[in-house]
Amino acid sequence: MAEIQSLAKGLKILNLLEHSRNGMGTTEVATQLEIDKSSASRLLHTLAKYGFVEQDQVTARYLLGPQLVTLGQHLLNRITLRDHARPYLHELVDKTGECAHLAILAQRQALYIDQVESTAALRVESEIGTLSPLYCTALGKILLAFGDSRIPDELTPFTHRTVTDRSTLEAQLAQTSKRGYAIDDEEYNYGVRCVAAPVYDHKSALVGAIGISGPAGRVTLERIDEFGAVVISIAAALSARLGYDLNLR
Amino acid sequence: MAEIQSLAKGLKILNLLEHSRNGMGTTEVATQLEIDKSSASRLLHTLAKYGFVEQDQVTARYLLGPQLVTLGQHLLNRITLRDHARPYLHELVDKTGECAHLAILAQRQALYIDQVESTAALRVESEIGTLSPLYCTALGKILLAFGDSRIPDELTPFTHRTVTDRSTLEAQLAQTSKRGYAIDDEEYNYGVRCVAAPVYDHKSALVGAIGISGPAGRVTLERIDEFGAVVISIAAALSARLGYDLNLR
DNA sequence: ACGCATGTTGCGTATTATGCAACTTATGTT
DNA sequence: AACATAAGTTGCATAATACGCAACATGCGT
Repeated sequence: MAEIQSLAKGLKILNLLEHSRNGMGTTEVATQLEIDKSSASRLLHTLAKYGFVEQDQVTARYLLGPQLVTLGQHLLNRITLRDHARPYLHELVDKTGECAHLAILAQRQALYIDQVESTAALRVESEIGTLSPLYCTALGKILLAFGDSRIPDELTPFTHRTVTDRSTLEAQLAQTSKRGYAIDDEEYNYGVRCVAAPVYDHKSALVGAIGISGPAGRVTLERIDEFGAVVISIAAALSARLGYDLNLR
Repeated sequence: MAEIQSLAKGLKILNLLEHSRNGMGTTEVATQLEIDKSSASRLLHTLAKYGFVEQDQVTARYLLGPQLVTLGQHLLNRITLRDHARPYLHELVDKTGECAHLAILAQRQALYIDQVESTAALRVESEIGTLSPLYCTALGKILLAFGDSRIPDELTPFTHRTVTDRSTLEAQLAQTSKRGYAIDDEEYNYGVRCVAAPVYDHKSALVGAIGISGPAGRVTLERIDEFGAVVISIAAALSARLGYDLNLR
């Protein structure tokens, strides 16, 4: 279906602004989108009128607006899985000493919807709200193996360990669903290993994935099975807890 | 300036979806915006393409999409005031036993960017991301009295205590800036009193407001001055903490 | 004060969003 | 099970409107 172009342009502007450190000016936006200054100006004004962007009082550059916080937070509040999962994330941190994460499938990617940091680890930038690829993260592989199993066409490498071969990945996914947990062995970030397991609702339908992630030095390959067992048991406990009252998808 | 209408329609759809419990269908959206089904269909597809809305797999109804979480969270992470303020919000809760909130000025409204709940109070729905009016909330009155002092044209009442008279409000604001803290005496929600104080950066420019809110039974008018003093002292401590390294607006 | 860069407004044109109607798909009813 | 009703999508001609150009306005640095 043909997209509404002026709406699409507006949405593209929002995505542009996400990646700019200190906001953008009209001309800068126009250049990036390859449109005229005047169009950029009018689009920005419309976005501003509805609170999706905001002009910095001092620099007059456009920044993402409060309406996005409002809508984003509103959506997070809807996702009751998150509320249920919180204590289990803490339990994961207690038992493993590593950071714990919760993700669901969204837009054919892994959407991180909550995290609990380990006390040991140095402060990590919040990952909540981040979309990550399915094929090279532990949480993502869970969502692929147990849920929507269509492997993306492009397997872009992030490290030299990223699996870019389709059949290798398929084998990994088969292994994952067999043993019940997934591994990311420095396939997305160097020096970081992750272990994840599936979370089910009462109908045994996949709703998300939880897991841990930590430095390769601590999360060694020898101890992977051990970590896997912990993650699986807690994921199972959470699934049981969700029982019959989960109203997520 | 004339707004880009098709962009505006798309943004309006996002706002509509915020207030729907279980998503909306194409026809429903079309009715609300008074446009044709076909237009609604095309707009929704465009929003979906960029992840701003998502179709429920089961019901096929449209919901707010993950991109909003991504962008909203991204914006929250930028706001360093929030990081600095967190311990002070906890301190407020410890000292008063009531819920603590942090807000900044956005879109001529009070944008709640963080909260810490009191252990005493029953679980309150998260207010983070909420936009509230300036003229009838304690945090808002602070932003009015110490920051942008233009009083809105319309003073819509929320309770019978809401101040709808312009000059009365002006007097209250004068009193507020004189004594250093603001009160919301059941002016926004029945049974809820709030007390708030201003947060400044190193240039003595207002950056936000923090305060507490609790049931009128506990936050009595006799103890208001006492609460005010606590809130002021913590707001001052936070302002001092912000010192010379705040990079917010 | 001057020049340069950025941002906004007016206007004619061409693109494109729109509404209608026909068609397709899903849902629920007797 | 067949029908009726509702919801959603597509094709198309028309009307609306978004667009780019150019002129104007504003702000910044030298």
